[in-house]
Amino acid sequence: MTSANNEFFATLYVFAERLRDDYEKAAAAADLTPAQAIVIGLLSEPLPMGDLAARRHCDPSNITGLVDRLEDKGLVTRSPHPTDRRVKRVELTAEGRHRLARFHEELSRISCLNELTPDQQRRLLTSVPSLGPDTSGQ
Amino acid sequence: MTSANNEFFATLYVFAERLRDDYEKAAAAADLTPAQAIVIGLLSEPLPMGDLAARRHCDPSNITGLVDRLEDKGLVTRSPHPTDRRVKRVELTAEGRHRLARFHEELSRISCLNELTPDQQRRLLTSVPSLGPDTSGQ
DNA sequence: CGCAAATATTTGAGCACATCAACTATCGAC
DNA sequence: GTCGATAGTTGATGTGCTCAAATATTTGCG
Repeated sequence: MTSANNEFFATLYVFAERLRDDYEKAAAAADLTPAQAIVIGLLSEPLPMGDLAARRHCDPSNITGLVDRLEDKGLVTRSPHPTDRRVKRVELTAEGRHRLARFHEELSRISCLNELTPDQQRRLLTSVPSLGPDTSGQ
Repeated sequence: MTSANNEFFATLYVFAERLRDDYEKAAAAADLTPAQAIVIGLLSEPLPMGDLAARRHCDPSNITGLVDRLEDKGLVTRSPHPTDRRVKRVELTAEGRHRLARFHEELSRISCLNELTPDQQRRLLTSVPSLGPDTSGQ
C-alpha cells in the first residue's frame, strides 16, 4: 500500500491539476474567477449565504466578499428571506444564468477529458464516483 | 458528445476538487501552503527561479515571494549559478527534503484514493495517464 | 413578558498568491 | 563598447482565505 502506490498518487494528483487548469481557463474565458464559477454553479436554487459557506467548507465571511463581487458584476442578487430577517438568499440573475451556461460550454469545449477515448471515459466513471460521502456538501 | 457528457464532466471535476482538498490538508499538516508544497515538490534538482515559473505557468515575480517565504522557513536556499550571474538556483535544504517527505507521507495517508478498491485504482491508471503532453511542464 | 444564548451576516486586520508594469543587473552579439 | 535580450526583483492592485469582533435577529427559558 505504500511504495507501489507512489506513482499512482503522483499520476492522479497531476491529473487533478490538469482538471483544475481547465476549470480555471474556462472560468477566465467567461470572465469569472474559479471561486466565482463554483459559487454560481451552486445556485440552481436561491441559497442563504451560510449554506454557500457550508458547501464550500469555508468561513461565512469569505462568502460576503465573493457575493459582493458577483453582485457588482450583476450575476447574482441578495434578497431577504421571507420569514427570517437575519438570512439573505443569493439568487442568480438572468445574466448570471447566461454566464454560467457560457462557463459550462467553455469547460466542456476545452476539457482535457475530451482527449480520453470513450472506453477510458467509461473506465473513469466506473472507478471514480464511488468516492465517499461528499455528495451535496457535508 | 454534449448532453450525455455533462454528468461525466461534473463527476470528474468534483473528483478533482476532492483530490485538491486532500492536497491542501496534507500541505497544512506539513505546515505548508499548497503552492509551497508544489514548489518544493519540483526541486528534486536545484532549479533556476525562471524554470520554476515556467513549470508553474506563472509570472516570474510570483516565484520571488514564494521562494522568499520558503527561504524564511529554512526549506530552500538561493545559490548563484556558477557561470551566469543573472541566475539564482533554488535548492532544497535538508529540512526542506524532510518536510517534503512529511508532506508525501501525509498525503498518501489521508488521500481519498485510499478509499478505492485495487480494481478501481487499476481502472483509473489505465484511463488517466494517457492524458496529453503535459509531462514536466510545457 | 423579558432577557440571555444562539444564529446569520458583515466588517476589518492580516496573510498568501496572482498578474502587470517598471526597474536593475548581467549576458551576448555585433 | 554599446544595444537588445534575459533573469530576477519590486511595487501596485485584486482576489481569496482565516480569524476576531460587531450587528441584527431569532429562539428559548425562567
